[in-house]
Amino acid sequence: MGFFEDVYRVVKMIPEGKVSTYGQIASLIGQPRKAKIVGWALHSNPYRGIVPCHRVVNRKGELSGAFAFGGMEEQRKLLEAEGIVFNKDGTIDLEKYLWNPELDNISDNIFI
DNA sequence: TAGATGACTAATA
DNA sequence: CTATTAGCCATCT
Repeated sequence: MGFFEDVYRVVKMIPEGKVSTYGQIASLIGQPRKAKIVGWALHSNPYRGIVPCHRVVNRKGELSGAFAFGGMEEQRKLLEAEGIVFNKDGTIDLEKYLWNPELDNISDNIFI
């Protein structure tokens, strides 16, 4: 069981219409220092179609420039299709769309 | 083995 | 709000 597995597990739990950040995912796993490694996990082994990478954004609420499965436009369409509204700058309001794991009782489900 | 890189974040100015 | 600096750690060369 590796760090990557945990990352994918958490990302797959993100509900539609919500987004999460790398730091948040890392924190959920229990290792907030590895925010960057979360990015590596998604970049290195994206499990296309299985892990909703498009719901993971940085702390600015903007998508990372290196979106690797279809391009940023495809990602924006996916998020918009889920009800997320983009700002003029291409960012999203984390205050509004940030996923709150506490509501999903995730703490008990991470280590399945 | 060592140094550089990166889908990051927090602190500081 | 933005720009810069430092810390971080798995992976790459």
